[in-house]
Amino acid sequence: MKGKATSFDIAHLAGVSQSTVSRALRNSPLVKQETIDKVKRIARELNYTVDKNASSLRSQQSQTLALLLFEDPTSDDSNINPFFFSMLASITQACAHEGYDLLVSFQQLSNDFHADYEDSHKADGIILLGYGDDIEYKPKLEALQSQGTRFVRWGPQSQAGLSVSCDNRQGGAQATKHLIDKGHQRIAFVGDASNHYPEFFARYQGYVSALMAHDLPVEPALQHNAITTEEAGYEATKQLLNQGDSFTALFAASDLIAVGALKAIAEKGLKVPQDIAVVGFDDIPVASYTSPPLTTVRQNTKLAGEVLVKSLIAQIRGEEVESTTIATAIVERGSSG
Amino acid sequence: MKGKATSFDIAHLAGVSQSTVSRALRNSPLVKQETIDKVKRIARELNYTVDKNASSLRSQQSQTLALLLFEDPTSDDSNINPFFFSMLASITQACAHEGYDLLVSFQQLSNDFHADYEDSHKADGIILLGYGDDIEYKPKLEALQSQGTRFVRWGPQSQAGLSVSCDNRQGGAQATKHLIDKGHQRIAFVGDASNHYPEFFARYQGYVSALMAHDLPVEPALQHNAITTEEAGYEATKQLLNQGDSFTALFAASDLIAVGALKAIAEKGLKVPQDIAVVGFDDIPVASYTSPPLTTVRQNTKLAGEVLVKSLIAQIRGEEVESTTIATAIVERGSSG
DNA sequence: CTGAAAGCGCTTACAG
DNA sequence: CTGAAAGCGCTTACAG
Repeated sequence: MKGKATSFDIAHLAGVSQSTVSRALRNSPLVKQETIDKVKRIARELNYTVDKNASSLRSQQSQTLALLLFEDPTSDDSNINPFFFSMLASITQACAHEGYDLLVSFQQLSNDFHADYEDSHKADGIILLGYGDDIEYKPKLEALQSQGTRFVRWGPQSQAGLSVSCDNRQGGAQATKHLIDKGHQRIAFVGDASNHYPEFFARYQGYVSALMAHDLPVEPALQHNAITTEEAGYEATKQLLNQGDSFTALFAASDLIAVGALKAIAEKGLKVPQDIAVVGFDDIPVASYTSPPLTTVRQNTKLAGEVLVKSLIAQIRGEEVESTTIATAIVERGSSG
Repeated sequence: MKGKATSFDIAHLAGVSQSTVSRALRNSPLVKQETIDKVKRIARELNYTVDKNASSLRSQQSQTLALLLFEDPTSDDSNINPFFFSMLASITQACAHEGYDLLVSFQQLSNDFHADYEDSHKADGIILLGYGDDIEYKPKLEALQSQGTRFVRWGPQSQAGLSVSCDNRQGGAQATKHLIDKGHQRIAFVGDASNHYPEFFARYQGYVSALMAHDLPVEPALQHNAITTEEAGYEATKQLLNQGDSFTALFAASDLIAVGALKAIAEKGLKVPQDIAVVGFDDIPVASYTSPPLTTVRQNTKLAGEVLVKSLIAQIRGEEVESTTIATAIVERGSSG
């Protein structure tokens, strides 16, 4: 046998037609068990595997999902938010579990990021992952949707299409309430609080709601914008510390921001948590290793990956699917006292 | 136009044959520039994209690589060595740069890990990434090779097939020499030093060679096995500290092991680097955040990813390819004084 | 339960 | 420079 065996080779050896081989390999109930067994045995002997290009072409489905991971602020590829790696891992696992292959690609929001995995029939659907400017994002999602592309997005339900996200507002409230329970009254918020980044804005809203629920004032001076990088967190915290408004706790909209905040606080000669308590968001691996270890709001990435994949597959199958919100949980470590 | 446009639709609108459309879209020099322009314009208007399944089936190549990431000790998916994420990122980038798509999958070495991305023509070649027991690994690689599967492996050249790795021996020697230069004479090694894990054994050999080059004795009691996890590093270091042999420095065969070692040392009430200096290997993100920050040997993951991808593509093209070894560099931080 | 036939949408000799 | 034709290896109506 030269080259790769085909279903015709098996048919020939099994003494049946090629159509029967195709059915048998897919466990069609139309085929006699005896025939199935014989066909499969021969297939194994020939080291046969179905040609996915042929079967995908014919059946018009690839059993493949594409994960597009985009990040706009950092164009440096090595600087991907570790939170996304954790999502990537759980998405990969979930795909394997559902019998789908996964295509992975990094994109920049500024480009035409949908590539064309779905148009080209290389994938049956697309998972969108990454924090980007919502305003810039919007037209692209709408274009995807109007083209009939099947996709699911990790993020708030503010936009077109199916989405899965954690309950950012709840998480923000949990973090803030945790600090209030520790006796703090003047709590700074470092992170974007605009409609450009709805997930961070929702965390801010949670922060505000917790303050208000405890009759504490919301002071605009204690909120500083920062995109979700260590550098931005460092700079914003430095400014906060230098502007003279006193505060005894800081809620960072992401762990990356929190790590930068820890650095700025240490440089200022202040102690965490004695002088300033810090809480982050995400529970990235590094959060356990900072000094002190970071109290943070955990996003359930394992569940998130599963829900993303299952929602997308349901959508591909034409089922009715709703967007999902996943609960968050606070993880208490040393940085909050 | 209902459904997805095909090359026939374009042919019709452009008033040329479908073959010409196919050539024009691929910038064939056989086609007049004017025709190319017209075809491409119409394709754009129709939102046309080539059906990858059809073109792969016909041309027998998928322009796709598969990355198989396997890890044996930790079956917990969330516990993937962060070093591999960094490799994954650079491989993903390198694929995009070379015009290949990337299929990602986690595997367990204990399973039949080659899946059959290549047999099924879903990928043109496979990248193998992960530390596994070399002895268990060997027959699988040989099987892959005898089937004619095109693959490249991240790891030492000890086995069948093409491989790319960092110079583990050099790295081990650099780490050890660094400690010796700091005045240390009794240096422990935590990590496997057997033929089961050749990369770690090579690091051990580098350690031994550096000691010998400085006329220092190699004491077997100062080497303890540990697989590359934080727990294993913690346990091995605890044993080392409790067995009574004194040492003033510790070289961990990986950063994960080093992180566990830091914990064991702290628990014993000893200070790093004053009482015991520590050096790791990999430069994972966490290494910058431990207390004190970890001195380590950096593997150039950016270059490694590029070389892996380029070597595999060259092999797919039928070119003659050699295995590659990449230089390491020491990154000095607080843990070594 | 099985077979003969059509066709998925391309690429690529072959012919001009 | 272009076209008509074959064929990649499957799945799936259609017919029996």
